[in-house]
Amino acid sequence: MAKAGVSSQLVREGAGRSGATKQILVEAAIETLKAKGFSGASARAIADQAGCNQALVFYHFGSVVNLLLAALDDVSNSRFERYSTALDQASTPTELVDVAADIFRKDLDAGYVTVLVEMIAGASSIPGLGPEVSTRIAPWTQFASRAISATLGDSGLGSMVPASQAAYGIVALYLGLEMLTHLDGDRAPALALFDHARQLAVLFQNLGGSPGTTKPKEAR
Amino acid sequence: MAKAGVSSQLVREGAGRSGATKQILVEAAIETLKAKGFSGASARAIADQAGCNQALVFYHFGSVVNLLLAALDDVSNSRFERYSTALDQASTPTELVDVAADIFRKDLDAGYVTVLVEMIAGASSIPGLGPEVSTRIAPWTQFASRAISATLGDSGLGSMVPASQAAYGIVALYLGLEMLTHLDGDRAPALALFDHARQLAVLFQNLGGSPGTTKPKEAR
DNA sequence: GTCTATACTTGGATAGAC
DNA sequence: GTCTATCCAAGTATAGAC
Repeated sequence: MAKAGVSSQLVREGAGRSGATKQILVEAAIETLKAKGFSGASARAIADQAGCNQALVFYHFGSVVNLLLAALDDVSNSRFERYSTALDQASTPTELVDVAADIFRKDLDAGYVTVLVEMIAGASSIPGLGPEVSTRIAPWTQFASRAISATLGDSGLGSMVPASQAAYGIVALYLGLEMLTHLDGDRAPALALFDHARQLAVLFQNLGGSPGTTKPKEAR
Repeated sequence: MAKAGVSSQLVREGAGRSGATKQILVEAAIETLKAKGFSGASARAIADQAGCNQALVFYHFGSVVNLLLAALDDVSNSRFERYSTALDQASTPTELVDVAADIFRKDLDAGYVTVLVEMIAGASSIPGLGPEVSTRIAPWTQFASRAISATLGDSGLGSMVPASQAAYGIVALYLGLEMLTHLDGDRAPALALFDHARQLAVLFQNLGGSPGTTKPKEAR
């Protein structure tokens, strides 16, 4: 919009100011995916959201799909970072559920998981997109697997259901809850599920789920 | 393609023959949604799949979205019918998991859930589509709720987690597993989860989950 | 790097012949 | 009911001015 004046100089700043059009486009792509879905995320719609020109999408990313993948990368990275620090605070199943519920609620409101869902669903439409998306989803499952192992890997349940497979289910549940929540615009049912999951976690701990390493704090 | 010869007469047959172009278009829409996703399900693509003309989409359904909704209706009805008969065979949690796993595997291979997923994800793109899709998803949750109530509604777990909320989670999991399976083209992880769910169901029954009404057959 | 302009393609939808 | 032909809107992508 406002001309830079500084001729042909790269302006590198962390946030807000112009110059980092690439990042602005990525953020606009995220917003557009959230608001209009995959098939609504055209170069024109994204550029409109970004407040810049449609041609810049192709200049910076080569194609719309590449921009969308960059958006997925951005979301994945930022979420992954956040999750990792949050995980360090959880050592018992109950704490894990608490942390997961807290993260889920914030992600739900922020619409981050919508980006994943739309990209996964949209992958059917474009040849070759599937593997690209799959690669970017993998860290989520791995993270969930680590989290599960860390909190109840040594318990009886952990030996029955391998962490990696439980993680697969958790990620699936995460995606499915996002879909339903987004569809109905009502996050209450999903959040209620986390309340019950917490109750079950408490029950599980009290039943002597993990007697060896960590003493359950919430025991009867 | 081959002209009917019978002038201006409605040919009503259950399957296969021409005349019921509407139904052919519906089935083509389902196939196209499965193969190319929501944003790939254009009037031209569907008509191509149906082997008929693109204008017929608008003649019979008025718009592409209406056809897609008709396709969703078709899938929902046929699945709902199938599930209802299958449910009658299950009275214990273990049997429920068995039935659910069997249904899920067949649906997965047939790609029926893909239609739901694509329509839910695509609902973001088109104003007003969300509620329409939501209405057609509701029976699935209701069905799951009934199934859960019927098998473990009277158990201790049933009193902890209301059936309607558990059903919400099950449907979400169902959708999420479909997404991941479809994305990776590998149904093994999802099927493995059902194996573990069955183990847990057996364990649950043996722990005296539902001692009152139905005697667990698989008890130690 | 960013804009305007434009070429090209695809898709939704309608009109009219058969 | 089905087809051809067509219009129009929207999308991808590129060329070239600034």
